[in-house]
Amino acid sequence: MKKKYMMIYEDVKRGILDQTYPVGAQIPDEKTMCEKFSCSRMTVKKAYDMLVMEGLIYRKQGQGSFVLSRDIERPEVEIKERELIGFTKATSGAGRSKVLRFQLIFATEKIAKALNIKPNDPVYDILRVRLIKDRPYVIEQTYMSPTVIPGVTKEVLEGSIYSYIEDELVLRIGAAQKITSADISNDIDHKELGLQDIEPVLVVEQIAFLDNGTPFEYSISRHRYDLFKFSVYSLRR
Amino acid sequence: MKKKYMMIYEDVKRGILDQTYPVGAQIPDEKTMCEKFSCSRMTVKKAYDMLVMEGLIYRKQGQGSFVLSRDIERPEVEIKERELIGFTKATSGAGRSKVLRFQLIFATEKIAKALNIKPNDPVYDILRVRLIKDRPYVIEQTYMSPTVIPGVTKEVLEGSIYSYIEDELVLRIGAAQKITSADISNDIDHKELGLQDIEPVLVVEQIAFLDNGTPFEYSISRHRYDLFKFSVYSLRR
DNA sequence: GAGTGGTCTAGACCACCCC
DNA sequence: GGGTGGTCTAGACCACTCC
Repeated sequence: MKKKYMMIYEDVKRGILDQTYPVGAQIPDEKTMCEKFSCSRMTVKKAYDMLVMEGLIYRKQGQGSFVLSRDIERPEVEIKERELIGFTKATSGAGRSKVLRFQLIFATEKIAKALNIKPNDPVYDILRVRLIKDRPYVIEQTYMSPTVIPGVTKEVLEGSIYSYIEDELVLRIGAAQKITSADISNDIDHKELGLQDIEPVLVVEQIAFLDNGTPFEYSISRHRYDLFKFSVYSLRR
Repeated sequence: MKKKYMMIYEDVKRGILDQTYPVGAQIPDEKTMCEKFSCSRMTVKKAYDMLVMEGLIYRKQGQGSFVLSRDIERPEVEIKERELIGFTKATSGAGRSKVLRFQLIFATEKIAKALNIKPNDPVYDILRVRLIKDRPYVIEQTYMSPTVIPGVTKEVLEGSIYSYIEDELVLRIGAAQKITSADISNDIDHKELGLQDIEPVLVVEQIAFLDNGTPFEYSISRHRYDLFKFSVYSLRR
């Protein structure tokens, strides 16, 4: 049995995307939806609150729920920051990876802290370039603990680590902290991403967690500045 | 009367911040909290779910709710992307603004689309440099409709637009879409932010909305690459 | 006053985890 | 089996907006 709130969420989302509810339109009030889906108000509210979090609608006491506009122009590769997905999914499977380095090292203080392990514990040290249609887009330094994620091979790294973790190891990925900044490109960026001296990179530092709270990946990604943008929707309070 | 879920949320958050619940610790289960606050499970769940969204705890069916670690090093000025605040608050009030340009222009197609007005409608064209301790940090181009936000003056711009909107006009700010990217610094960046040729900027393009869904501000901010970082917490699905 | 959403209750049943 | 969280109900009362 499918979750009711998910059915309501999907029903309304579909209506927004296919313009059944155009921008600015009022969507059905809670009571009406309760009848349509024969459920209680709390269930409708849960579904609607998910749409609020996503920035698709806003709600106002005494007035109703309305479709929000979304208008900033879209870049070539857009990452929705609150959607946690691996590179392979972000690029709709059109991407592949070139492994530049794959070895075991002793964890530094910083890596150990990020992965919640001891300094000098073994960690995978992985450096990959991600390609879309054979054009380099991202250079990604990854550290993972072999205790948490065993059996990583070069073949796994050339595909999707996230698929390996979820499908092969049957672990569930839960969440991630990301910090975004800009940086001057270095020699490796010039060589691997084909950038000029004055062209910068967009840097994302990330710690990803399994759904049991264990950090499993600490990574630093350097993106071509002209091809990547990150979008996020913020709510006041 | 204060909202119950907010009291529970604040109680647990305080406990996490003051280490009453250290990283990895289990926080009280829902039933226990129901008794402590004499409320129903739904109310505790709402409070706990807010903590999940913030990345402070994770919860697992059959096990419990646990404090998450948060470990990436903090930059000089960190903006939590999901917290929608103006520059003045982000810098703890230590900032001020220098107004480089303040005039009315006809809205371009792009501005009109962002602000949901007609092309050639009048809009404020505002260019400001934000300073902290007299050091320039950000250069910000802002467009707003005088129909939505009337009475803006140079004095308002030197302080906080957001305070003016909320305190003077008594409008409520609801949400914002932001898109983050990196860019090569241009002549204005060099002059106003004191950057060298090869030093990039971190660009944030934003549309901010009032709580009735009206877009009131379209802005493009160019931040010094070495002083700003943006953090975000993402949940899978 | 009618209609809307916000909060809250006091239960229920189920899925999952660990013992 | 006992403890946990996830979903859901069928109400209730309140706050806000518009007429």
